[in-house]
Amino acid sequence: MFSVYKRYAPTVCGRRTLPLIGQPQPERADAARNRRKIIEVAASMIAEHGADDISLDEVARVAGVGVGTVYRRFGDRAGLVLALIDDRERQFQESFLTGPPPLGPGAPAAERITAFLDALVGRVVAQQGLFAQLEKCGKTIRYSGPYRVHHVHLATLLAQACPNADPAFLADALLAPVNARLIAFQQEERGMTIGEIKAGLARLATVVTCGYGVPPGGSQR
Amino acid sequence: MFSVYKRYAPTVCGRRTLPLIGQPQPERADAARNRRKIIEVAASMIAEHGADDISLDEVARVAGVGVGTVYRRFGDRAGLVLALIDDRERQFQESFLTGPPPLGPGAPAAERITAFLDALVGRVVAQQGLFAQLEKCGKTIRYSGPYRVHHVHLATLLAQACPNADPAFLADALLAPVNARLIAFQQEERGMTIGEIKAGLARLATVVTCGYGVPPGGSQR
DNA sequence: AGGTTAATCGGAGTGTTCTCCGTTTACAAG
DNA sequence: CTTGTAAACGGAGAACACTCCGATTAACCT
Repeated sequence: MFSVYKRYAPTVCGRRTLPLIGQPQPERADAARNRRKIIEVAASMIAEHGADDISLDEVARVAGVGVGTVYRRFGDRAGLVLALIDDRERQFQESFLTGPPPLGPGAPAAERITAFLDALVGRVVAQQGLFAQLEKCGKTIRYSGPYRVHHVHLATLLAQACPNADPAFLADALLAPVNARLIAFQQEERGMTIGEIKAGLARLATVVTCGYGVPPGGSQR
Repeated sequence: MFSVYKRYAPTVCGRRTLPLIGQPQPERADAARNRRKIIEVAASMIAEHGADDISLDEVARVAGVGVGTVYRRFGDRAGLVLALIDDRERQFQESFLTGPPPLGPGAPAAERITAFLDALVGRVVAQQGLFAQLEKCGKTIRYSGPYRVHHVHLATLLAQACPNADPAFLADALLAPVNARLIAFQQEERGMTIGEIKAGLARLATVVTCGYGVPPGGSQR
C-alpha cells in the first residue's frame, strides 16, 4: 500500500584504489557507452514521437540494455529528461553568464533582465515537451539544476536593478510564468503567440524594476 | 509502444426516457452512493497518510468497489483530486464573488486584488498536497476548473485597476507564483514563511497595479 | 598474464494507473 | 409485478515506473 519506490543514488562512480572522499572518477567504459547510447536513443524517440509518451522500458529495449541500466545511469525519468536538456542548457547558461550584452554582462541590469526573460521563453519553447515532463516529475527535480541557476542569475540582476525589493522572491515570481505548461496553455487556449508572451513579460519586468524603486509602503496609493 | 491510456468520459448520466440533448439527469442511486463512498474513503486516507501516495486501487478496495467504478465516476486521478478540492473551492469562490469586502465586491479593485492573492495563497496552502497532485497530472487538468475561475476574476479586477495592461496575461503572470509546489519550495528551501510569501505577492501586486498606469513604452527609463 | 574487486549489467518482480468488456442492476413504463 | 434497457458494476489485464540482486566485467595491481 501507498508509496514504495525509493530512489537509486545515480551512481557516479569511484575507482577502487582511490576511495578518497569527494574525488569522483570517470565512468567505466561500458557505463559511458551505455549512457551515450541511451541518450541517443531517447533523443531520437522524442524527435519522432514527442516527449510525452516515452517509456523508459522502451528506451532500454531499443538501446539494447536492461531497464536497470537506464535507472542506474539516470536515477529516474526526471534524470534522463535533465540529461536531454543539458546540452542546450549549458549553451544558454554561457550566453547569459559570459556572452555578449544585453544578455551577457555589459548592459544595465534592467535591460539584462528583459533580455534574460526573453531568452528563457525561447529556451523553454525550444524544448517545451521536455520541460513539461520535468514539471510533472518528482517535486525535488523541478526546482533543481537549471531552475536554481536561472534563479541565482535573475535574483542578482534584480538586486542591482531594484535595491528595495526582495530579489529572491521576486525572481521566483518572475520565473513562475515562464513555464512550459503555462506557455502551452497560453498559446493553445488564449491564442497568444510566443511574441506576445515575450512582450508581456518584458513589460512586466519593466514595470517591476521601475516600481520597486521605492521602499515597501512608499508608493501606496 | 508509447502511450496507450485513453480517457474515459467521466460519465455524468442521462436517463433513458429523456434522451434530450443537454439535459443531464441525476445519477442513479448506486452511482451516487459509490461516488460519496469513494470521496469519503479518499479523504480519510489522505487525512491519515498525506495526498502524495494515495493509490486509486487502494481507494477502490477500501471503498468496496471495483477499480473501474472509481475511474467511471472521476475520470482519472486528477478528477478525484478535483472532487476532493471542490467543497472548499466553492466556499472560496463565494467569498470573493459575493462575500464582504475587501475580498468581495465593494472595495477598490487594487485592494481586492491584494486580498484575493492573499486568500488564494491560504487556499492553496490549506490543501497543498492536493494542489500539488493536480499540477502533476495531465496537462488539461491543471488549467481547468478552479484556475479558470480564478483567472477570470483576477483579470476582471486587473482590467479595472490598470486600464493599459493586458489583463489576461497579467492574471496568468500573477497566478503563476501561487503554486503549491513553488510555495512548498519557498518554505522548505528558501526558509520563507507563508506570511512573507503573502507580503511579497501583495507588494508585487501593488507595484504592478500602479506601474501599469501608463501605456506600454511610456515609462521607459 | 592472472588475480581481485567494486562497478556495472540484465531482467524478473512489485506496485500503480488506467482500459476493456461481459455481467448485473436501477428505474421507468406497461 | 414484469419487462426492457441504459447505466453502472467489477475485476482481469495491458502498459508503465521503478527496485532488487545474482551474474558479469572493466580496470587496476603484482
